[in-house]
Amino acid sequence: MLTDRKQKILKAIVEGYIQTGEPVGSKTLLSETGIDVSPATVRNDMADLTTRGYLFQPHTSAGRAPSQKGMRYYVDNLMSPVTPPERVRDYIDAKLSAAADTPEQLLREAAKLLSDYTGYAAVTTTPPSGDARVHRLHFIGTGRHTVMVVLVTSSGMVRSKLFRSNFVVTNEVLEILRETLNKALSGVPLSQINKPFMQTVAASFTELFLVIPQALTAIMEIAASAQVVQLCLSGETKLLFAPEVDPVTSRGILGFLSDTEQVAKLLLSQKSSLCAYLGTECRRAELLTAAVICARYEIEGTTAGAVALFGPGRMDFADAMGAVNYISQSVGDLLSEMVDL
Amino acid sequence: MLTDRKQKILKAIVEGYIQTGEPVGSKTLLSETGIDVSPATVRNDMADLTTRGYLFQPHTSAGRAPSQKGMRYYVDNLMSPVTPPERVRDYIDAKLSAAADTPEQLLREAAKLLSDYTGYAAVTTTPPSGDARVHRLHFIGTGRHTVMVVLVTSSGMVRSKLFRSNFVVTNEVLEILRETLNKALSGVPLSQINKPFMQTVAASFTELFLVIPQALTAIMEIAASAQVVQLCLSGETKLLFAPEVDPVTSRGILGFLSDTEQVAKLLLSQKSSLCAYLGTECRRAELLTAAVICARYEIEGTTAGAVALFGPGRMDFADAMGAVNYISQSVGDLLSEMVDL
DNA sequence: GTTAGCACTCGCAATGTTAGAGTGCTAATC
DNA sequence: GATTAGCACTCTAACATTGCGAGTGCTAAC
Repeated sequence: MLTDRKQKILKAIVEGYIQTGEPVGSKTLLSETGIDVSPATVRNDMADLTTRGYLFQPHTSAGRAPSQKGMRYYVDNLMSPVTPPERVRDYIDAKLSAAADTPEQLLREAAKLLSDYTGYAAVTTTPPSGDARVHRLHFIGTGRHTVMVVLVTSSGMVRSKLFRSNFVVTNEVLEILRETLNKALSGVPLSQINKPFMQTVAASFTELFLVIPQALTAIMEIAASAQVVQLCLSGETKLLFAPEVDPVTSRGILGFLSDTEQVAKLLLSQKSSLCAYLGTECRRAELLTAAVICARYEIEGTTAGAVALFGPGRMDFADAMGAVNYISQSVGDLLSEMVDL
Repeated sequence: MLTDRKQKILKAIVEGYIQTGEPVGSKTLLSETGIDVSPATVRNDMADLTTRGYLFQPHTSAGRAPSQKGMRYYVDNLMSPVTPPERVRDYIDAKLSAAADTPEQLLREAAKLLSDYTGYAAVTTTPPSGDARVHRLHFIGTGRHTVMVVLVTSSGMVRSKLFRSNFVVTNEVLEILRETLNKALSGVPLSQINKPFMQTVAASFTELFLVIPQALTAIMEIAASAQVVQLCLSGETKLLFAPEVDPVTSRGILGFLSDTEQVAKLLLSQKSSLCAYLGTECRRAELLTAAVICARYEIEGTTAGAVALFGPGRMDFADAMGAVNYISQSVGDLLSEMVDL
């Protein structure tokens, strides 16, 4: 479709634009690449690339900048992700292993590492819960009137919450809670733990009617939170201070990121293991001038959560995609080792 | 010190400036207030206020804007906090009571409410742990190789963390952990739970040497986290979209807020129950053009954590201080009710 | 197909101009 | 002595003008 030289020119323009943020002219292009033709030839090719929609001119006397289509072509055909150098990989591996107590903790660390390495905002999500069920409920007295309930799901996820009881919590109360509620709820899918269901449960335990409502409410809340993917954000404010990120873009990204649900939806809608969304491809007004790189990590071969990077439209895709890819793989590997119940 | 009329003029200028963000001239001042003198008189007074440092002129042909000293005078002498209207108070009370399961949850809700009401970034801190001690440790098996440890402190705080064990976790293991570690650590001040101390503890439990290190590390981490005040932030991104907040200020605030320790230090350094920091008064370069309103809440009569609001230097101090004050009082009341062990 | 040459376009920055808001000062007035 | 009217003055923001330079497209030659 594109001749060899035109590809080279497009590549040079994209990389120049990524570096400087300015449209690239025919002369500067030649001085910074090994292409050995005259400026006029380059101009002819650039004119052609422009009419075909890969480039655009902000105005007549400016150089050319890649359009979204040009960027897309570059990402798809002219570059490949660059895996971080060995010492970075070693550092990442060490930090991730050290954080591999909990999936949540691991994912938080992964987001932090990704953001620190790239300088942009990183997001990781916990694996979607799928059709997890209640495995076991634990109850701990943490005060005279407070109880901690711990939910362990069939997928090994652990969630806890405190609730208050109207009367003093004794060991017997805890024992009864444990016994009755495990009997009633073990094996029940999380998705089924809603208000109507819980009301029928409550109806069958008249003896403890003074604690049961609070306990059931708490369980309902943690079941709900265990079903929703959790987001770990890191480095959002870096965007505001990075000179290569224009204020509109960073505001847009920060605005977008503050809506958790929307972010989760975007990241988990993607099938392929590693991909980049450019500008309008996200179909979100806030991200028109931004770029998102997203990779799904796999737990034991099955697609699970996502690792993503939010940055300016002109970020260094080779490095960024390499980093996202490497971290998502590592996260997947570590989580696979962690599976255990 | 200042004549009645000069106070009125200063007040009018401050309020005008808060509203519009523009320096106020002598004419506009007269048309928007009930002061019944000629512009020339106002100008004389303004000139005097300027030489005394309460006002300043950005340039010769501009009106006057309050200097930091002027703002300080306004806050100290010319206005008083305005408690939110009844329906807002009712709404806040309802939301806060509903969240009063855990101090953390309550404080998160408080930050959210404060930010939603004012439109700026709100921060709350948990109460400093003081000289809390280990009250009790609980251990729950949450997987074949994972254990959850729950620390209840003498002040009633609850912290939990998961850790991994190299071999299968049985009920006997949990029982031994519970018994031995409670014996060893109950009553020990959190501040004492550091590496050297834990190593001496570890040395005395040779029988469980395969789990103990992980357990002790986990306990060390939650003890550390229980000693540090936790911050709840809310509405940071609102600053970026509020037209009355200039970008420099919002960037500064966001940058400042991303350093947790520094924020905690600032908020907890303050003694008086309600106060405002203007510009340089925070002694932080990032906050030069910002204003911070901070109130300490009290638990059973003792100063504890803080509720704070970060906004532009020209925010509406009457409303903002009223809101911070009301919420900090409510939080204190609810937390006082919650004390219980 | 490639190149040299040249006229042309257009944004940007520097400069000039103007209108208006707001001031400070002085002298008159209350 | 405080207040006021009047007036000349200052300074910015907004707009128009200009020149420069980067970069182009086109044409004719290679």
